[in-house]
Amino acid sequence: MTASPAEPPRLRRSADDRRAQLVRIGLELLPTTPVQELTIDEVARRAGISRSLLFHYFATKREYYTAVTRAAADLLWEHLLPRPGTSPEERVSGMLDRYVGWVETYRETHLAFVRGAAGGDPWVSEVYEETRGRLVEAALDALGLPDDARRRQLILAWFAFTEDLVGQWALEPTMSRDELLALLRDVLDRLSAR
Amino acid sequence: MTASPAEPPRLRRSADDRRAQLVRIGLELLPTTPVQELTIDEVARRAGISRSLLFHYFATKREYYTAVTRAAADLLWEHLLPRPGTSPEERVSGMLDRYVGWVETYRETHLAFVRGAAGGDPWVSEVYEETRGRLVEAALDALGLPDDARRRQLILAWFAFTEDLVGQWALEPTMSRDELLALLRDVLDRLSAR
DNA sequence: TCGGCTTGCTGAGCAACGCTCAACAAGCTA
DNA sequence: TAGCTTGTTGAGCGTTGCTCAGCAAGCCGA
Repeated sequence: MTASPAEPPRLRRSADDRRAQLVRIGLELLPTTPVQELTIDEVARRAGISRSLLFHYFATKREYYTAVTRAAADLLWEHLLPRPGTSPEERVSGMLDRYVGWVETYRETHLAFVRGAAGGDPWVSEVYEETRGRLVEAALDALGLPDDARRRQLILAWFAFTEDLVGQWALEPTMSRDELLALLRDVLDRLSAR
Repeated sequence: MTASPAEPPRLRRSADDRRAQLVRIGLELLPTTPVQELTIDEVARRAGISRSLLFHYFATKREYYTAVTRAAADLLWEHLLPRPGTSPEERVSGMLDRYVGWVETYRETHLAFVRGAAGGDPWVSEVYEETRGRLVEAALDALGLPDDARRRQLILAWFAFTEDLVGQWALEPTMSRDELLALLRDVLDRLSAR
């Protein structure tokens, strides 16, 4: 009853190739499955390998989905990172604009990332917090403001505000894109001025 | 090697008692364990019953932890709900004040609730969204503002802002309690005026 | 007091999943 | 072609969610 009449010859990949493939599969599954609920079985099946091999590359399931989360975080970070040479003013609005674009394009994946990050698992949360930390620094730098604990808190909270609002807006646009950007920018300016 | 020399006689509880006990145990475990990671084994052990009995009351594990989440949401809602007879002005500040108090007192449990709610599981998210919806209505009512989609989005996003900021503040107070309340109130007023 | 009924409750057991381990084999190198 | 490295597998174990047939606590009518 084996479906494939002629099994394709066993293919040996380099370690790096295999790791990259496994992480890529995890990223593909992200929109439909909360990171922590990825099953080794499913991933291995998609990669066409045995479950055991996955454990050769990632000692535990947690180590695996942390790697997937980190990959998602890196994609976001690279996309938001201001290009060198842009003026401080452009940097903030550019990042904000690119963030909205990111959510518009990868809404489900991004939501899955945020959810996975918010939801419980300390290892995943750490990756997320790390990214938020980097973003705060980039924002403070672009705004030309010193980095104190109070302002840091306010900007982090503003991220939460932004994430939530942009997520809702992408589903049901209650204002124009420009209005949204202006509103977010305005709230940020008022908060960071405090 | 059985610890208890004389097993206590098997005790029969009423269905309601048992359900309540199981939910209570879930709530007690919430601060230390993400809802979805509660194990039937652990809960049953704490209740002194067999795993099977838990499935008699809750058809699936998901049904169980959804009930636990709903119980947590109800506790929060009852605590925040403005007392009848208070003026609209007092209602908003009262709710805000009680919310901060709630986080101060039950920080871990509340964080666990929010995390569980944000994290993936649609059933749990639904309970959370329902509570947020009720809170928006209460807020709009107290503010004396009409209920349109745009404002709704803004207030929901403000909730995200508030949750995040109060959570951070409770860990590391970077301002006085009154300053925090004033800031939150100010942001809310500016947003809802838009 | 006793039989019978309801229903709270249990234990055995299955399937899925995370994870381990000993061993096989692809493919390079001497 | 022999030998070595290492990518890869299959068998199998413990835990956990879930099922099911059946036991027994406690109430009720006679």
